[in-house]
Amino acid sequence: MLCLMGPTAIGKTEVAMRIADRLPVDLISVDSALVYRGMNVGTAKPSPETLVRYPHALIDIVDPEQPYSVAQFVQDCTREIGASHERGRTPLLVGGTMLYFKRLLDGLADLPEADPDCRRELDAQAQRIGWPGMHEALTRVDPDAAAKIAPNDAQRIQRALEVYRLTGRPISALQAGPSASDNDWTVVRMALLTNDRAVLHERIRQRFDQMLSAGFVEEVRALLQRPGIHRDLPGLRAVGYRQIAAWLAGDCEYEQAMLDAMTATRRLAKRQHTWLRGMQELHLFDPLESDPVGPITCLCEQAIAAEARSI
RNA sequence: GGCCAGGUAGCUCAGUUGGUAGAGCAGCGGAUUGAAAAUCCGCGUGUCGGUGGUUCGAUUCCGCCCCUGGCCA
Repeated sequence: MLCLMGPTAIGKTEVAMRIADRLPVDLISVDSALVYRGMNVGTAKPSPETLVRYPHALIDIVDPEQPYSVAQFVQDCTREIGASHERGRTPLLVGGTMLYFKRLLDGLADLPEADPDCRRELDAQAQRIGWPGMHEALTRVDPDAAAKIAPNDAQRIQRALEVYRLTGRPISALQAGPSASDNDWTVVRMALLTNDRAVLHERIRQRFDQMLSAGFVEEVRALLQRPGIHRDLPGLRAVGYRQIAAWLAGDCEYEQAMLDAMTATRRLAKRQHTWLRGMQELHLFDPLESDPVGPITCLCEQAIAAEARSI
C-alpha cells in the first residue's frame, strides 16, 4: 500500500489525483477534518464533482456533532485497505493527519474508548485542584505516564486518568502491551515536503484568501446555527473554524481573527514537519523544486509490481 | 526652515538614576496511543538610528548629522 503525506497546502490532493489517473489505486483520505460532513470550504475538501471523479474513502463519514478518533480511523482505514486489496487494487492513503498515519502503521494499544461521564467528572475535579494537581494524582497511580506528560497537558492527563478509572490499570502498562498492527502490509511512505517555509507560508495565505472568497465565514455561521453544534466540538476547533467562530461570538476583531487563523495554519504545518522529520523510510519530494508526479508514479509502479509478485 | 515627540528583536513597545537590555505577538525546535487541524514543552546578540565628545566604562549624558510623525512658518 502507498502513503502520501505532507503538510497542509503543499498540494497532496492534486498529486494523488494525478497518480490515480495513471495507476489502479484507491484513494483513502487520512485527515481528521475531512471526515466531517458540512465542513468543506475551510478544510479545502475536494469539490463534490471532483469526489465523483476521484472517489476518496473516509471523507464525509460523520457529522460534526459526532465524535471521531484515531481509533475509529484505524478501524475504518483498515477496512478500506482490505476492501481495496480485495478488488485487486492498491490503496493510496493521502493526508496530513500524522497521528492517524503513525497509529495505523505502528499499531494502536487496546485501550477503552472515551467516556463522556468520566471526562466530566475529571473536568470537575480539575476545576477544583487544577491540572498540575491532577498530574500529581496521576503520579500516584501511574508514575511512568506522569513522567512523560507535562503538568499542564490537560488532555493527556485526563486521558491517562480516564483509562485508569475505566480499567484499573495504568495507561503506560496498556500502551506497552500488544498493539493492533498485526497486518502484513508492505508500505511505501512518501512525503511532499519543502524546506522553503516562506513559500509554504505564502501558499497558506493565498489559500486562506481563496477560502474566504469561497464562503468560509458563511460556512462556519451556518454550522453554528445548527442545533447541537457549538464551538467546543473537535471539528469546530479546527484551524480557521475556531478563529472565525471566535469572531462570530464577538471575542475579537475580524482582522485579528483572520491573522490568527493563518498563524494557526502555519503552526499546523510546522507540527506536520516535526512528525515527518522523525519518520523512517520516507521518500521525500519537494514539489516546489520540481513536479513530483513522475518520480512518485515510478515509485508507486514498482511497489505495485512488487506486491503483485509476492501474492 | 523653526519647534516638539520619537528612532531599542521580524512587529508593537518597555527599560537601563551610566556597568552593553526584556515583554507580548510573530517565528523556530520538540513531544505526540480513542479531541490530533487537538493538547503541551522548550528557544531571545539585537551595530539599543549614525557619528564625534565627556567617562575607567555610553544604548543611557552632551554636540552634530540622518530618518519618521505632529505643530508652526
